[in-house]
Amino acid sequence: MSDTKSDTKSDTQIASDNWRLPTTTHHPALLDSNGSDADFRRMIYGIFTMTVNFDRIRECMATALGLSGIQYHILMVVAELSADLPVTVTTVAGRLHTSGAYVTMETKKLIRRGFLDKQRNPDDGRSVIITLTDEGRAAIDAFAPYHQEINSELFSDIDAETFQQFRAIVNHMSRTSTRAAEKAEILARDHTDIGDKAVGASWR
Amino acid sequence: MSDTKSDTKSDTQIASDNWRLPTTTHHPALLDSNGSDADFRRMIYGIFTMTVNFDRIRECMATALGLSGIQYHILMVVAELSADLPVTVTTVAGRLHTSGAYVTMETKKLIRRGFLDKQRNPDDGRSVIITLTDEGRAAIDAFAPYHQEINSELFSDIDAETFQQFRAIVNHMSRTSTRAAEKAEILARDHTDIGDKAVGASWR
DNA sequence: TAATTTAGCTAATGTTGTTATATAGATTAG
DNA sequence: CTAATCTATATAACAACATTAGCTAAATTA
Repeated sequence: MSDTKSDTKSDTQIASDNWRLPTTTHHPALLDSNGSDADFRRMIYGIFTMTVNFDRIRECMATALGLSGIQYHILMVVAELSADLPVTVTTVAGRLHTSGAYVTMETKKLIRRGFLDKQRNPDDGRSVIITLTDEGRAAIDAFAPYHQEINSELFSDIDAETFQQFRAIVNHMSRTSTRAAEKAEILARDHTDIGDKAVGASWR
Repeated sequence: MSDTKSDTKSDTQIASDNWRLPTTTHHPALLDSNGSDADFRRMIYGIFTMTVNFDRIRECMATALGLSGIQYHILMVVAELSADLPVTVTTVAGRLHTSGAYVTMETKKLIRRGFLDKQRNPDDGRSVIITLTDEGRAAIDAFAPYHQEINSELFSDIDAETFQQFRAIVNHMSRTSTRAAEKAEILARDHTDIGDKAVGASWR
């Protein structure tokens, strides 16, 4: 099997063995000893893997409570913030980077489920304050041990120093990534269809 | 405005001022000086912000090439891997954590678009090798400067040491998060509707 | 008090991704 | 060798997710 593969390989890879993926960064600190960005790209893929797994985990925690991922997320946002400030539909939508309309719909399901409650905001009749019910609190309390167990699995063999490093970098990157995303959105508006232009310029 | 708010606050927050969100970890290295997990939870939210921004950025890069986010991701996976191994539908699906059927559909669009090509695998008639076309390579080349610019925005003020720290942690966490997700999936199957059970036990 | 803005709700719609089913080639048991 | 099983891909039906458009009501501004 391995012989035939190496035989045919040179036949199937037509006229492309000379092409290399362009380097995604020129920043010296990010390149490995060969001057390649392979390590950097592996890291980007590592981040992707992490995000996929974090999503899977959130989905599972939600399932355990009989909720969807977003419903669970909304529940936790309300639980985390409502001690400090009045949590409105807009608050939750901002925190989840989603539309208010969607929060309205999913919140309604959580209310029907008995986990959340809404009351008109006495300070502003337009907005609505979302609160946890006793039942919602009970659900979170009941789930806490599992939540802790999963976090242990994630972070058990991380020491205090590594945690502080990671915290610092995440803190930094959550800011730079917001800037980068804004820049990217401008770029996307200005230079739509770079691919087409390139084709027009070099291949026609 | 501030007076009325503080006046009504005690009225609207019924019977819940004593309840606290349960701690999400007991691991001492993750707790701050007060013994609270506030820093830890902030970090979790920071990771969420990062993932949202990475998604936004990927979406923008895709838009610039006239593609959807997943199409762009498929294009890059093929570009990155096809030098080293024959890239099949299954390869891409595994890498993207999505179904083969979906990869088939989106790949078809990229083929119609002229960026990719498929040829039967001479070593296995069931599978298909996905390759970049010259047009696909040209699009990636044309986009490279923008890609570098965005990465600079993300990582410009990160030095080599910080990068190595981050790389090590991401590497570690992509493995632990895979384990944690698997554990969570078992947990979700075994303990569905913890919320309901808790309610049944303590509130009925 | 008229015009504008903001918050939230509802409905329509679009997007995204999965599951079920089918087909062809590969593998394995007997 | 052949039947049964398994793997890779493709198609289509469908479900889940999430957004936009348009509406009402309340607040803010002129």
